[in-house]
Amino acid sequence: MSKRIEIKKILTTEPKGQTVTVMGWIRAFRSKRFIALNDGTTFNNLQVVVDFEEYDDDFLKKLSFHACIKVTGALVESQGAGQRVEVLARDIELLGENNLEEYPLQPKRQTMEFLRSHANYRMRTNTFNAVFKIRHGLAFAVHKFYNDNGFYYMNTPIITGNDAEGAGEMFRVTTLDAKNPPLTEEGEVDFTQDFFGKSTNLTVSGQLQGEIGALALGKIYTFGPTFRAENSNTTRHLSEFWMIEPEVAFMDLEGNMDLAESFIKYLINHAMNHYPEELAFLDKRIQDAEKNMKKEERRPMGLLDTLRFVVDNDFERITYTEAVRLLQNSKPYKKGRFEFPVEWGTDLQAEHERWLVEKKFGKPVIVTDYPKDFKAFYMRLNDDGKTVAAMDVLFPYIGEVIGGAQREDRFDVLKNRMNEMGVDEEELGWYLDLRKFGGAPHAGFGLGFERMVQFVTGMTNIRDVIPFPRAPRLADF
RNA sequence: GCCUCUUUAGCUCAGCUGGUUAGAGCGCCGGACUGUUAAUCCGUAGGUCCUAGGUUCAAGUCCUAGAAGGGGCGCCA
Repeated sequence: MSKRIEIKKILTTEPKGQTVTVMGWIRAFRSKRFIALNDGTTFNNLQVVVDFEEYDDDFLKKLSFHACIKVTGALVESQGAGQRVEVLARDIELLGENNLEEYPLQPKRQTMEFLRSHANYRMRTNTFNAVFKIRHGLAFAVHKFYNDNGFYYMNTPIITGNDAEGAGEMFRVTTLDAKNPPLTEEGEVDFTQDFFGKSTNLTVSGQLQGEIGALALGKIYTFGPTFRAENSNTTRHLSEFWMIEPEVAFMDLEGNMDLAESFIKYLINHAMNHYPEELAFLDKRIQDAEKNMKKEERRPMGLLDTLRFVVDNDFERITYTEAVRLLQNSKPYKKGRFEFPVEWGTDLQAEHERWLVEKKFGKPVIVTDYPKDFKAFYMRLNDDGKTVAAMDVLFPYIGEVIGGAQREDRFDVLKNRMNEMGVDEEELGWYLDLRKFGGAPHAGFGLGFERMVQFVTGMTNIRDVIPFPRAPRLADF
């Protein structure tokens, strides 16, 4: 394997007839003479020219779609118009045959639904190649951004003993016999006999533990898997997803917004700078798909234009109270087009958020200072006693990408809020104690990584931006 | 969880107001051709019309229930 050259490198190498060895998968074999070879390093293919008189027909038949080969030959300038260089094959070795009578993929456009049901093969397509390279790039950029800004990467537990985080339904982690669990005298399942000696779940957020880190290291971020057992059937929810949660001491809501905005812009810039080919491919893919759609169903801007626009413009920042006022003065409100009511004290619905983002401002919007009644117990109570220092970052097409807040750092106020909202004080005693022993003002947020990948790649279904999606009734591979 | 649409060949789909042997393109397989670019040309094979009931002389087509999938909503990231 030592002499193998990556196709990405070969395509930019000066052809002088030098001998090269390449390995890859066949994308097409045309005229019994031309192989389009791809090794995943770029989605441009290398043309391999085969002298078919040198091989018997049985061998040539095995050079089929997605079969894997090793080719040694001379790198020369291409005679054809479609590419700059090509390899004149001197030796072809079949590394892996492909049985096309059973293989589901075909050398043509396939639907996302079909590819989703063959997730073990879909990474071989150009679209998923591009998506997962960009996903990698964004993950790398997350670490680079925080590292370069003095944050420490903190790993919060995936199995937690907290039952009271309130971020959603949880998956139980247990080794007890589901058919015959030990019972207490009251007839309940006796989790004291379980593996951890208590009831445990998969985490729904690393935030609460992240606060511990922030109040010691100053600035931390988490980036790990997160689990929600909600029966959500939408294009933007997963049961298992990755979340980035920075938490910063001595930062207020204003600083939190600044951090969120600069972070998102950094991620998008990184993708545009490092994955221009992939983004251009995805941009064209969306345009092609939209050709058959009605005008009002198409995006107002192409993918690349949208990304540039987000990076070049300040996010709009408004309070919840202002948002309600704007919505009540909006055309759809006055014409009764909204399905849900708009009045101070009820949460904004997707239709309201979309109007703000897509119609009113035409750019990302940060809504702050929501009524305390439908926000989490840990968000800092504002002086008005009615609202909390929360923020939601709303994006076009995908809605909420970030939810965050300045945290309640006053012991008594937090204790009251926990009691008000029925949060178990015993269970989260350690969290409350952070305010008792050297507490500090601090803030943070959670970014849904897949939603970010969705936005940058323009993929319409979140299940297509994670290699093996988990969702209700879906846990293949 | 709610609403809605869909389910016919390996894939994408057609199949009229119910009426002979269910079709097309692509793919596969076989053949021809050979400087191609989603190569081209010819040919063969391939179907539990999602499942179970029902209506009818007759059901891919109509009705009921269920399953799976898409989209929208809610919950949220």
